[in-house]
Amino acid sequence: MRKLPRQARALATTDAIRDAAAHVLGERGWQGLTTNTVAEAAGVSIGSLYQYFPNKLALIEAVRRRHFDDILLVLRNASDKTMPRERRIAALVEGMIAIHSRYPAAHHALLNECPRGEDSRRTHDFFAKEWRKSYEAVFAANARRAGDQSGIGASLLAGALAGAVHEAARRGTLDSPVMKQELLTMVDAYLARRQTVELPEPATTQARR
Amino acid sequence: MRKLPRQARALATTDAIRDAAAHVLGERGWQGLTTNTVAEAAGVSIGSLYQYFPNKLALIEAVRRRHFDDILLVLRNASDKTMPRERRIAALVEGMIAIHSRYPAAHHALLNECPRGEDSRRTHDFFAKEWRKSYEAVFAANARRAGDQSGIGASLLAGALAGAVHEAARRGTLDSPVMKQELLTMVDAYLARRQTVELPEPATTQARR
Amino acid sequence: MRKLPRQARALATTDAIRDAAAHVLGERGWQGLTTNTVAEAAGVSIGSLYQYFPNKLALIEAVRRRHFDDILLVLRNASDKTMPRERRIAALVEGMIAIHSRYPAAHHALLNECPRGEDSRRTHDFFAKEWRKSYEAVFAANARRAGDQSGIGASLLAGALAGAVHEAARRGTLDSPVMKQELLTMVDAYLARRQTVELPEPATTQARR
Amino acid sequence: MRKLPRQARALATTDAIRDAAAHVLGERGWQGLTTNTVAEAAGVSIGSLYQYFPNKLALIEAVRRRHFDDILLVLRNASDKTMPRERRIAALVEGMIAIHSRYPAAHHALLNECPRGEDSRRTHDFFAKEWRKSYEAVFAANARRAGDQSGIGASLLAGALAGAVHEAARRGTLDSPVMKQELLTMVDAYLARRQTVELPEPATTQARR
DNA sequence: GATGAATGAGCTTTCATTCAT
DNA sequence: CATGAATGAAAGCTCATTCAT
Repeated sequence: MRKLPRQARALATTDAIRDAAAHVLGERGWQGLTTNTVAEAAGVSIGSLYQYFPNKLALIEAVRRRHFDDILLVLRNASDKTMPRERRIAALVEGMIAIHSRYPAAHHALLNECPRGEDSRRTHDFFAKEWRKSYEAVFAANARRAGDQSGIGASLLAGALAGAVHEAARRGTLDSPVMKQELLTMVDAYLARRQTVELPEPATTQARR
Repeated sequence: MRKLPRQARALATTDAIRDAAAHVLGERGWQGLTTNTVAEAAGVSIGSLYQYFPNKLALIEAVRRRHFDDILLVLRNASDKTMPRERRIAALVEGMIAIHSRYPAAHHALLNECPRGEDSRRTHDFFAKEWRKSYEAVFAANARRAGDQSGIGASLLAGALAGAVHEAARRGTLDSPVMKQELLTMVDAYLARRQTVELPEPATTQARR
Repeated sequence: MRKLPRQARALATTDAIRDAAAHVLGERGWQGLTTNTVAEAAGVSIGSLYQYFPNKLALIEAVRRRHFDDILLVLRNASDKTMPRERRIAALVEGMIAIHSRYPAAHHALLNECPRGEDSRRTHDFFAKEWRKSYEAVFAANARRAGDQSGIGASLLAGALAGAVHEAARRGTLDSPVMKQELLTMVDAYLARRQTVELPEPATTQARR
Repeated sequence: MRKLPRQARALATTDAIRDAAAHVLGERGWQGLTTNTVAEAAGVSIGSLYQYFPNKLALIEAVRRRHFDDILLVLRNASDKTMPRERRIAALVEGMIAIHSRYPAAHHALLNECPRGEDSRRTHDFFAKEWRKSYEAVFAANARRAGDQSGIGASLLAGALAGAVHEAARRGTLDSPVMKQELLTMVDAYLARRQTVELPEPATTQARR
């Protein structure tokens, strides 16, 4: 951030800008997010926007941080050993559903469309590390089989859960109770497996060419 | 396609352009895919590109069609009842890994970043329908529990598998044998579950605000 | 107009752009009028041009409006019954000469070369109606023969006067006193005729083929 | 022309190309006339077109020559002293109407839109001279007043007639008998005037600004 | 602090023209 | 002679960013 807001008025301005950015991102995607659009949606001039955000990437960086915090909170709950296992898994699934219900498109755009600029790397890397650690904690707390040294189990869980939730958000079935049940089933089934599947003899299936 | 290639040399050109588009899409994403970049990567002039592809969208449309064909082929194998169940599941997982090993990031960008133009709707809608049907067939052929009238099980399977594979491609762990094992585990575990999980009493977990 | 100028400096910019457009149109015709040329001639950047004019057509639309206003003013004078007939006819001829002396070729290009965009239709249609009405008023006020229900007399007067003036502008003889005399003669002679000419028996003259 | 057609087949090709150019010019204007469009309309490849016409301008040059011939023929008739005066004037008006009835838009585009390239100057200049001489002959043969040393009378006649005819073509009233009558009236009235009009004392009419 | 006018690199796309086949 | 694939300069237009007011 180029300049720290010192007055309450300025703080309100930066909040308005960040909220407007999240809104525009959700409505129009990264393609349709232009600095002028955001400034207009926030009700400030483009000049004011640039007084607090040095460039376009810094804008979504602020949005990203908010989303990151939300996700980490959910993951923390999902590895909280003071709760029974089912409650933890439910917290994971329900938390993800809740987060993606708010600005479904914005969240999706944030993770999939928006480029990650050089100068915003640190923040992102920090979160990525936290995210990974949290997912590993979730895996460790809930899986019924041996450790996951490579982190592959955690990453699979993260990818599968995110993928299923995003797909559901796309189809508009995210708030269906059946979907919630199936998500719970999938997460629980994967984590509950004591042994991994035996790989059948190499099948000669392959993609074209 | 604006003009059909009639000479061998023109066919080579269109192929080179489509491959270059897939490559650039994978390397730089939709943002970084410019028509000039693609032309340069294909080793042809921008004019040649526009002789066969009416616009930027048509470019990725061609890439999309290729990926779609690949995926449908895999899904067809995965619901082929002449093979034993393990072989089918292995075909699904291995096929997906193979497809995403080629231009890992390209496939992800294709589905998540690229806008879908008016005129490319038909192709995409056709595929979306086929895709859904195929996944439903896969679910029906391999799940050990009752039917999936709403299609939610199939969509969850599709989303979870794609999400996990994409995440692995991002982390570069897609060709790890452990990853393949875990994918098999996840898919098999989800499909093998006879009953769905009981939802614990409403937990009061929620995202901020 | 895409954006209304709010500061004095912006108003000067839009004026400069419109004048430059008229100038370039006169010098190079519609073919040679490029947005960059106009911006350069106006001494502003291409971006500034597009801040006030949404596209190339809007540019000449602004020029057109100015010319239209000028012409309507002249026509109004030419049907002002408080002046004697000679004065009215002189007003018509002198007014047309004055208008076409400013950007001689621009006016011609405006009416003959420039395409008329969808969104500029309304303005043009409005003017076309006014123009027709005004010419009919001029004809009614100055012709020495019966009414012109079909409007053909008025349209002939309009076409002939414009044609002669444009041709003179092209040859550079528009400011010659003889030209003014001849224009007065032509207009007066046509309007003064009490009866129309008898058509001789069908001559068998024809163009080739 | 780059290469002279030596075989009958090649002559047919050049004719087809020129006719196609005239047709496209009439249908789509100079803007819409592209070399590929013309080649396609003529049913030949773009390569063949360029074998006979060195560039785009040479294409319309050929069309222009045809139109020029038509016009000169009409003007020649209009100054043919073996016919009575009314017949000559009728020949002028009827001939002009006939020419402009054929490809009205093409003719208009030819004279007003198409740029005159450096290398096509000679042909055009030759015609312009002939055209002027012919109009002067028409004026001399039909005007009832003293000579027109400056050529201004002839040029006014040319401009006024062309302007009125073009305006009529635009309005679609070119084939109306009333229009023919009015054209005859206008031409005859102008040429019949023995003395020019007296200019009233300078009126203070002026265009805006 | 706030404004919005001004900037210009860079994008997508067209089309006159060349040349290998 | 005929073909059409290939070329690339140049056009219209966008939008992140700066800076005078």
